[in-house]
Amino acid sequence: MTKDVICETVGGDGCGLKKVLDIIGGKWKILILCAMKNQGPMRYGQLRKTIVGITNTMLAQSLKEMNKDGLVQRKQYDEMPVRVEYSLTPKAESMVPILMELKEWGEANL
Amino acid sequence: MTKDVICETVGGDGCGLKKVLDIIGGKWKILILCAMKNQGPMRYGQLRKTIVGITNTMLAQSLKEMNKDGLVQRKQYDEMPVRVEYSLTPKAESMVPILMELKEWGEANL
DNA sequence: CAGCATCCGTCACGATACTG
DNA sequence: CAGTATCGTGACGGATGCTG
Repeated sequence: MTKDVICETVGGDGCGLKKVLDIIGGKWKILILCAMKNQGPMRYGQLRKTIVGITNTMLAQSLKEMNKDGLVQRKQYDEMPVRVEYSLTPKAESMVPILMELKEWGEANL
Repeated sequence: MTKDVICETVGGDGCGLKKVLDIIGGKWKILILCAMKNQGPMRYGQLRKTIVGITNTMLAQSLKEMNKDGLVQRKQYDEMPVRVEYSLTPKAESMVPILMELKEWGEANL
């Protein structure tokens, strides 16, 4: 008997919506998500070139947080020089369709 | 031939997803959305009591912006004392199901 | 009752330089 | 190449008091 509500406890931190907004919020995370969704696994420098305007600080920090949140997987190849590839986890992939809907809603309504 | 992408131009402001996140972003707007979705039209003071922790500044500011963005309708009754009721617009209502999906995703995955 | 004005603190974000 | 370290700034949010 699921009630037709978004947040049962308004203001509570248990709200799933707040959690989601927390992990994809901020200025850059959805852009990183977009980039990797479009282009598949990407290297650090590739991401920096693709996402116009992002700095080392923000890219590194965002990737680290998204990795911790289980959205991004980091794979390091100990070659010379070092190569690191970032890719979306299945969890992140499963969120993308919903974000697509939101995107389409935004384009239709804003 | 819609491509399976979220943002065509990564970093561009034209992205519908960014627009949506802009109008429901911040600390309080989704909570306001939640409150009104759950309880229907609400008065100012009612909102302030329901949304634990919100201040006059933030509530008034958020409502004004959401009204400008077409998410919230303001109806003023010139009684004594003044009574004002806020309600969700059809546009906002149409966004709610998508937010519900995100919420459920968050609860299942976070 | 339903707000607005003002002041202030904090933190996300940015710029720059440097390292394994 | 793939980051870290440090410092600076501005916008967002909070506290308080006042008004139609």
